[in-house]
Amino acid sequence: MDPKYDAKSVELKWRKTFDHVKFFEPDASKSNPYVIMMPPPNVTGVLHNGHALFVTLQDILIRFHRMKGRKALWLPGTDHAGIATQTVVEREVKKTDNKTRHELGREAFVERIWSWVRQNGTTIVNQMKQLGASADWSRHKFTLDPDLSHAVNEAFVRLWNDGLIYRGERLVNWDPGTQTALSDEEVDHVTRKGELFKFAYKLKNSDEQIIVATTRPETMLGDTAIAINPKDDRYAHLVGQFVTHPFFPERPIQIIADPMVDQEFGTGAVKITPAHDHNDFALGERHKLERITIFTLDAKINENGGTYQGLGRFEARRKIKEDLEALGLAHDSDPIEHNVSVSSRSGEDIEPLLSRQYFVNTKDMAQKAYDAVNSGQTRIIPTAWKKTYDHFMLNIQDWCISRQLWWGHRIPVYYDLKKLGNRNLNDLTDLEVRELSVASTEDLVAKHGVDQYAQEPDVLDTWFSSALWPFSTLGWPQETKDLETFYPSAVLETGFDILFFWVARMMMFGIHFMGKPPFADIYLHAMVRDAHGRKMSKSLGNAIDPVDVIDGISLENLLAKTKTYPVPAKMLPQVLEGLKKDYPEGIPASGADGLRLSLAMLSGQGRDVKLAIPRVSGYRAFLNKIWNATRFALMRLGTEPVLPLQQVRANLKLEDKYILSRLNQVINQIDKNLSNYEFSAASETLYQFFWTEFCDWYIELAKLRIESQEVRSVLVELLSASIRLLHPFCPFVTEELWANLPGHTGYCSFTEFPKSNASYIDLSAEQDFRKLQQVIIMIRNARQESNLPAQKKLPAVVLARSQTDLDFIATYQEAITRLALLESVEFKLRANYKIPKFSAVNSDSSYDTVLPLEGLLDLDSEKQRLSKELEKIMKELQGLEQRLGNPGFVSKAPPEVLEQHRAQQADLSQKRARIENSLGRLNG
RNA sequence: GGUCCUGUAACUCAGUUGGUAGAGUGCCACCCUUACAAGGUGGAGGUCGCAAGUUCGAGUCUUGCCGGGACCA
Repeated sequence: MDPKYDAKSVELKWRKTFDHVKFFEPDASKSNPYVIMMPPPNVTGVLHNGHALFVTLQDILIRFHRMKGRKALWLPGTDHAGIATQTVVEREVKKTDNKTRHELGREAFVERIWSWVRQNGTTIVNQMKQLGASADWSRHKFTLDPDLSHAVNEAFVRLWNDGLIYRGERLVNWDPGTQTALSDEEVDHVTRKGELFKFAYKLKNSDEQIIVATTRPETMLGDTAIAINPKDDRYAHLVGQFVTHPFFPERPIQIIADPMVDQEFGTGAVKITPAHDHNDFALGERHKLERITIFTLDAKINENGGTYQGLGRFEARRKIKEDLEALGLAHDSDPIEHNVSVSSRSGEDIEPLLSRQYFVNTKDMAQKAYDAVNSGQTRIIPTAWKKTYDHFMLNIQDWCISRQLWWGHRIPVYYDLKKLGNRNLNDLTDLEVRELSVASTEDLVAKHGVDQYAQEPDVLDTWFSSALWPFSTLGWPQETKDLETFYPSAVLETGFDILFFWVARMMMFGIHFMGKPPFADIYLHAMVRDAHGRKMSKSLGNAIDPVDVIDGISLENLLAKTKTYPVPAKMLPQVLEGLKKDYPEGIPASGADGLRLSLAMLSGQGRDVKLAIPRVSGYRAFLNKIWNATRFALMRLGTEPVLPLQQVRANLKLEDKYILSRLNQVINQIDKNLSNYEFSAASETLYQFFWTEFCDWYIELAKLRIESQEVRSVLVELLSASIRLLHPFCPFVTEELWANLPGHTGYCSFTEFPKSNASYIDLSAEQDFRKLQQVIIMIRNARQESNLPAQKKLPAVVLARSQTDLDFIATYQEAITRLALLESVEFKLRANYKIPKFSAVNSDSSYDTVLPLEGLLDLDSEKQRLSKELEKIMKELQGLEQRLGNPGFVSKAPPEVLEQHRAQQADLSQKRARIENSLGRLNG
């Protein structure tokens, strides 16, 4: 083994091996399945930190449970990501062929996307493998695979036939950028500074006018009413009257009263545009108002806008304001901060638009999904998210599932052309449409010809197919063995950001189609952010590429790379400075194991994961530590076979008993943590135990008796257990170490997770060991605090206050000499020894350690050191005495707490006496 | 406007039934002690955002305020 752990070569070696390992073998002898459905990433995506985090956490869970003997299935896949992929390829086609998708035609365009997918579709999968994901790659699914597409059609047809899917005219979130309808969940709300513009409508048959306020003056082209609050005295007399539209004088615009209107806002009178605003739409329904659509699909004014036809919406806004000004109708305007709906897809402002779309009626499904969580059938972790889930389910709106895209599952609705005749679909009522449509899993056009049927051109929302993922991947609608065995899964692990998009919908469809919720647990991880908690984004220039953490990157290359990101030129210098400050040495290579361990360590429940490189480096060092500890053992163990621990048990010494006791407690702790999704606590426990207790104390002591059979057995036992405990976090390095460990065969991946053996837990051994540690620490402390040259080997005296303590500590002469870097050490009863004047003395409750330093001790600094120590003790003692002097405390505190306080008080007073004694000696 | 999360050492974070605080990195000092300088040893550093309340006792529970963030309207 190399003296330095080289992640790159180790991971390369084991990555190749893992490619041939079947991580999931259907095994009849093992029941008790443990299933995780991998959230399918975008098929043409590239690994980002979010992926790295979910791969890490899910792989930890899968490996942990696999090692615990569960039948562990991690089913991977990729998602066609309708709108995202289509947009990317659209841009590509524009660049290479200078054509729009419409110019290319649907069939050719879809073929272009497929070739794009074939070209880029394996990147993300390979990157997940590079991270060590032990998924069952033979079961990999793509949402557009024939079997999954069949499942989508089947689900649609069933819902349609049950009347749960309908086609309806609604005001939808129209994205003029991508030119499709979006679901409510794909709309972001941003606060923006704007202008509350006021203008007047003149009353018909009167000189009066009414002033309305709006942030969107251009929509006045579609106004069909003006509303006021019925309680508003200012306008009460106007209700029922009509006003004149300045551009469409013949249009009747009535003043109506509706309690929805906020009297305090603006002028208290609001213009109503039922075709372009959600509130106005609802109000229009109540008052049976006409709905006039004034926008085209690319958000320009349409033929209903008169002379404004053809103008973009923002252009129209300017023009209309000018014209109103010219007509003397414009009034003052106020600056306002208001919320604007923005497409999360294109970034363009959403335009509420009347259109005919397909919807899923989610009312009942949502209620059942709500019940499943509230009855405890499915748990949400961290629990804080349950409220959010509940709120969503109880306030759910019907789900708009049709998208005006070409990439995706085409809606399996066929319109009967014979029945339709020469009528236009868009002129029919929803009911009429249903009468002449058939939903079918069969291609009716292929079967009956283009003269008989036409298929709905729109495709389904990507999340529709994702909602079926927990069972469509297992063969549904067929009643397969897989479906029976692996549904429902143990846990859904994903980011909270897709709680609504995905998790909620899987819950609804899972219960609807399978009769039970798709997972027992839902674990939601937080977002990965940069070291300062900012959202990572390429346009902010602060995105850390996980590949750069794995392979490392120099500062120069990092700066060069960032320059290729779409950072606004104005911000670039500042961004680059920030990088230089954050990564003065670039990012060191931590390997996939290092990245995984860091992500696990940093992911406290419900907290953002701030990827702080200095911390990553610390965890990378841990891998070097475990590497070298193993290397040490290998070098010292020789070729003699190592006896099983059980055989040497009778001869174990204190340090052996101590470390075995601690190990078995740590195993319990980690097992418990991982069972509860406490990734951070689990890895932290292992880190501390292995480094501090095993390496710094046990191995150092073991060096004294490295030839003994007990030490050999204990060393191997500890390494074997530690490697297995670490394995779920760091699969590569642990396989390598496992392969090197004497007497160990097979893959670490398939060994048993360590089991705690309670008979090794020995609290009194731990207590005794702490006494020994304390003595060594006191001597180390005294010599360093006295500023003694480290090379100087000194003699020391350890004083015990009882014969028992003396006998105990005297056993460890060699250990103390070595670990405290002494020349020699003597043990004496306190009563029989006079401490020389020039000595550095430390004391605890059992022992005094004395370094006689005639000629070496600086009296003043030693006095200073002791005074400082004394001060600290006095302060603590004071606090204790205060509490013990409080009658309330003495009478109400539980006896064990009281006892603890008294013991501590006694201890501290003794300590104080000893220090005062030492001070007296130095002064005397 | 509604809901939720969050504020602990210079930085990033632990702190699980309330018993006065820990880690990693950084910093200071010393040490290349034969597994590891990606190491070892010792040390400095915190009125746990602020203010009240409950309690014998609050980082931990309650309320209010201030700061940071998210989601939904």
